[in-house]
Amino acid sequence: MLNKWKRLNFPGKFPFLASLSSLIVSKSSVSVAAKIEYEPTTCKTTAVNPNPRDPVNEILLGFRSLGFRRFIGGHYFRSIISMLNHAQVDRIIDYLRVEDAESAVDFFNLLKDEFGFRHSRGSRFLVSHVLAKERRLRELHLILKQLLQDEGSGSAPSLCEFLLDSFRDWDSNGVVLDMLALAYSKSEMVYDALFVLAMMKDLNLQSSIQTYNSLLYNLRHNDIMWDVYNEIKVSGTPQSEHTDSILTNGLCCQSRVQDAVSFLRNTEGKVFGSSVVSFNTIMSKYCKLGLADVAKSIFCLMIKYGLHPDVYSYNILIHGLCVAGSMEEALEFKDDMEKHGIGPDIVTYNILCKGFHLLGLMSGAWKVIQNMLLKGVNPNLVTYTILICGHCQTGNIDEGLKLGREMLSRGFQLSIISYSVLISCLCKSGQVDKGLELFHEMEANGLKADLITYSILIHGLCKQGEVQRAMQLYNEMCSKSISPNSFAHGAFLLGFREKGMISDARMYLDAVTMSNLTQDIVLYNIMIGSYVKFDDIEEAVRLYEQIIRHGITPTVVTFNSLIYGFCRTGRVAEARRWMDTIKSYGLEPTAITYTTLMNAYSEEGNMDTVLALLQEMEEKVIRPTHVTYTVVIKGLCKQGKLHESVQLLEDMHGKGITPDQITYNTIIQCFCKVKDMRKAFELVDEMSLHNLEPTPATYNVLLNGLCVFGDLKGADGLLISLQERNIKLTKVAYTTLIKAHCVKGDASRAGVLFREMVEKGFEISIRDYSAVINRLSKRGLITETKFFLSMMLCDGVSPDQEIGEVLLNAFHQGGDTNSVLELLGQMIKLGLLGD
DNA sequence: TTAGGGTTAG
Repeated sequence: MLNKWKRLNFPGKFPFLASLSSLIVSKSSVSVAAKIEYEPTTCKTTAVNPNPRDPVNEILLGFRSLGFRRFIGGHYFRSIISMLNHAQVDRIIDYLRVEDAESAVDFFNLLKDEFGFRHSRGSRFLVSHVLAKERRLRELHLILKQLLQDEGSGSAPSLCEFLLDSFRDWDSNGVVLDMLALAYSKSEMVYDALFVLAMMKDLNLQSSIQTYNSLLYNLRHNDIMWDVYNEIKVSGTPQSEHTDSILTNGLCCQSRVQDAVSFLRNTEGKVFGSSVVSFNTIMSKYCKLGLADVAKSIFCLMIKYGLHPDVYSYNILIHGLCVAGSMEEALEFKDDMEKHGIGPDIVTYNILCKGFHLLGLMSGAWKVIQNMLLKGVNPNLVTYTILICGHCQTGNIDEGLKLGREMLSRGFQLSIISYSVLISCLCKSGQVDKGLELFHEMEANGLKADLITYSILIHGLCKQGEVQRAMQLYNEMCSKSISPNSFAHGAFLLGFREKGMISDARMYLDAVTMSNLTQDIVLYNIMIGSYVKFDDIEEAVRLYEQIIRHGITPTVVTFNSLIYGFCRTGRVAEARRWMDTIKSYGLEPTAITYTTLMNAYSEEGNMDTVLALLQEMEEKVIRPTHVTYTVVIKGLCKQGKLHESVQLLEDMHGKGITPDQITYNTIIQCFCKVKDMRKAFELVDEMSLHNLEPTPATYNVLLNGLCVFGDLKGADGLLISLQERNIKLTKVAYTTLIKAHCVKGDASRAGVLFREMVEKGFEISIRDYSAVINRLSKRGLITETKFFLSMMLCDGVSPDQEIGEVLLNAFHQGGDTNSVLELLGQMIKLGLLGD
């Protein structure tokens, strides 16, 4: 069977060496050393060594007179060594091989390691035979591995030919050829390996099961795996304990899990059949397919076969359950393993930790850590990385970075993954430049950025619209031979979208897809989302129709975007119909689909439908997210149904769905509107109890509430206290209070706050001045209006037509003719009275 | 044979 590979895979001429004679390797076991005599060397002599004698003879004489070790340690040897050519080295090694095999190997290594000498095939095989004879297989493998690195793929015919010509009857041929096949296999040159095996078969030489196993493994994605397996059986090579698990793994790789199970059933009773590893492999595959239940039944089957699940079995299953969100069951299995005397290890704890993190339940993750510490298991790099992820996910970047520093202080060398998590956090919070700093720190620490690290940064830059800088990074990545995938392309699409360059985005998409680089649906989804964002629902639908025509399968995200588009443009009924289209593709609407629709209905004031959809989600076991609840709460708030809103907030906590700051801000705003400031502040306290820091928006809502309620003193007091506590505020906090003071006519307090706002470094536009000037002038406060006007001019802001007209009107009404004339002059100068 | 990092939609 294997013979077919000789013919099929090496068509045409083999790259045989033109002349083997240039490599002086004895073809028989008669030693070259026997022929050594004094003769003039063919090697060109140099000025350094005017002695025309053959260096081979010099060296051999040296060995004889001083002994090998003493001679190679001397200066004379080192001066003569650089003159040797391949043929001469071959002769020396062959001589040593006969006299003292150990010296032959030492000499070979000395030349290679200390002098960087690249040995000939002949030398390498000579030493290989020495090592094979002594069963020094590890060293033998190393030599062959290096040989194959030099020779490359497709070299098997030539190397076999050479071996047979030069070493035909040597004792260790079988071992050397077998190791050659193994080296080919491990270097992923499987067809060369198959060629060597075929050659061995011709010569009646038996391959080892290790070589067969390695080949089986490397052919796991391919049906040829079965040819090799049959060959093992036909040749009568005894299988090892790994053989069946490698085959099982192969079947799993080929997505033939059912066949893998049947295969295992058939091997039951065999010496090495049905190993725990094989079962684990199958469980792992089922878990990866999202079928944790099936994995569980395999687990039971394993026990039925009398096998004892090991720590891997449990970890694989617990992982599958965690990913499926079944934390309770996962924890039960953890208890079960303890009961069976298998201690959960660091991997088990990390899996559980990640499981809680996936559900956004970091408190659960912390409990796992406590439990782990109690059991005397210390967190490792992976544990820390999961925790950093957790912090970052809840927006707690500083805590995440603190943990990163803690890792360093505990002597952990941050891995590329840990760095990537931190960089990702920084990018997500808009601190891309800090992310880049960390990236450089990482590289300075000797870690090489990979595709994901680059993708995170490219994405971060694009999201900020910095397409140019992203492109530089992209080029840097490509120059390091890291091939981008569609992720990077997606980032550029987002970058264009961010800058509103929709047609550029489309050109980019067309370029990427038409050059057949990728047909990734995610890219189309981003493009559809971009059209939707700019309210071009028609173009979004056209693109959708195009991908359908091209046979690309949409995802639920495709539909969610379209539904969002219809909702945004007020076409809620059509949006609803698209939900049925989702089902026609065998897809299921997600919480986002529902939330999008619910938000639209809520905006229409149709809370009945909103609540009906919430009910439908429950029936279909589609878990609402905190956003879903926030949408419902917002709708209820708008209708003044405060009690229901508070009730829903409590329901969320009960269901383990953590409200976020927006949820609280929504409901707090609602209480502010009905002037229930006491309840509003109570809710702020409640946020803190749930470890939610109020956001700048929370304070804006509260300040606005106090202002509207007429408690301007209270609002001022709150602002001062926030400033004293160095709490981050936005411009809105200031404009809210400035507005309130203007309305009340307290222009001086408004002025003070305005100065503070400017000094805080917020970007101030002409609209901020005009908001104040409008209000003051409306109240006829001419002096105060003029004060703000001069402030504006001092700040280097020129009036525009709109503000000019407001001022003219105010001065005119106040009978301030001088000011009217002065302003008119100014406006003419500025060209604001052109029309 | 098990654990940690990147995309789209509300």
